[in-house]
Amino acid sequence: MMTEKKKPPIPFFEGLSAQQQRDMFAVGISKTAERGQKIFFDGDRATGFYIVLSGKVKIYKLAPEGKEQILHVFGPGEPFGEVPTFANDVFPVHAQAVEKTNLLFFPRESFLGQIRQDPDLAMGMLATLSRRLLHMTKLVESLSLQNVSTRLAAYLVQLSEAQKQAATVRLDINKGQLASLLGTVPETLSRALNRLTNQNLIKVQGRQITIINRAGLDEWEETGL
Amino acid sequence: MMTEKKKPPIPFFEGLSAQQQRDMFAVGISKTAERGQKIFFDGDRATGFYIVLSGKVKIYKLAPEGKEQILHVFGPGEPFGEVPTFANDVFPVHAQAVEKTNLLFFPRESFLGQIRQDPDLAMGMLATLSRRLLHMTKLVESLSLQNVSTRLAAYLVQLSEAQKQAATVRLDINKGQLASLLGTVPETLSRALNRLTNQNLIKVQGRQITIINRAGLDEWEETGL
DNA sequence: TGTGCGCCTTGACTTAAATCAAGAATCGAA
DNA sequence: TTCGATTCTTGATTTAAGTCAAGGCGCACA
Repeated sequence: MMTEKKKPPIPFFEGLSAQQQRDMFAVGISKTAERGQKIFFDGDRATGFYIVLSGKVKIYKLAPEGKEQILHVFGPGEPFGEVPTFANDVFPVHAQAVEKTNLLFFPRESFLGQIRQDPDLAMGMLATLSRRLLHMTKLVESLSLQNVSTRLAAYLVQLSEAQKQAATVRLDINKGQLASLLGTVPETLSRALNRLTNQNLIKVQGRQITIINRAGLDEWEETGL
Repeated sequence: MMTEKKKPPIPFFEGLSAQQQRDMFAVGISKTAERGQKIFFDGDRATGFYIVLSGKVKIYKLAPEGKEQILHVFGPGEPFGEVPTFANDVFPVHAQAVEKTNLLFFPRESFLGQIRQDPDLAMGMLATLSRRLLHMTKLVESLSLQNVSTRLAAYLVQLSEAQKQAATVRLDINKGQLASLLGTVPETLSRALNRLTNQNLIKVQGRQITIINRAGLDEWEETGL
């Protein structure tokens, strides 16, 4: 029986016709990475890029002393590694599977061929890169201009929004990882959660976080206090 | 006499034929901004993007209390504002002329038309956005993983590299602005310069900085001490 | 040749967050 | 169900960097 892999929607390919998408998938090479397995290393030459079919991949930098800063966690449908692939450069980050992950690998050359034939493909990619860039802009803003509690509040609001405004959200990564994503350490995150809890803005039960006072969180976001 | 404006090479338009480039310039609208003049504000709807012909433009975010974080300083030949223009969004940042600046403005619609006809133009944009993204990635990295002296050392090394490995580099922005670009305040930058000076790594004379011990600077970059 | 104004530096102090160290809670597997 | 290992929390301490306040330097311009 030919069981087809479920294909998550791939924003990268949004706006492409069904035929174009089939063409793209045709040049992709299926790969698998186990939990904890490195997909590429900071400094590796980029011979192509990846799209996550299932599982999760974290993209991170390593400081000399070993502390890591997670830049992204990519899930199904999300591409990574396109940037250095395009610029014909080396990967500027590490990539590691957070759990068992299925990937599609697009070798640089075959992809370039596709793009030349197909301007719309390039358009879709441009949209994706734009969105990514916007995201980085916001990350820089929050890292440099806001304190940890503010960043946390913003993260929770955004998470709630992503989950259809649910008052109770569930972290999809553990708190240590969340700390790294917010550019801090677990201890500090723990204290930030306390601060918001003490102000009756949220309630924390493990990975489950209930937003008690959404307006109050927004306030934090804006004023930084 | 028809004095032609000097046209800096525009990476964006690299790979276009002379005719294509003329077409592009034809749809560009010439604008001027005086020193200190705002070009657009965070939140403005993006109706098009700009290319710097001469002068300098800083792109920055503002914290609620007024502190600014500079994201980029763009000089001749560099485009800015394409991202939200492309995503049909609002500008996520402020743009201000650091000095008297000549600009070319490309309205969204006319540019989109060009792009559709011209895959190479799209390729150029992809490369530009990729580079931008790389830059932002590095900015995030340095903001979150490194102390001010380390960021400063990295900046100086990079600047020296940009100026053909010159041992003596000249800051093209004042120290207050540099502080903001490095995600700090003038006082802290001043002290960071002292630290590097005391270790005999650099010599500072106003905006002129001489790199005495390049290897030592690299060391700082890597070890963060 | 002042003098007024940015720009920069310095010192004293405060503060947010990192680090260090110890324990609790949670979870999974034998 | 108990052991072991992560993961998380808490308290004490240190540290980098921000803030506040004052003064100096350089320079354009009258």
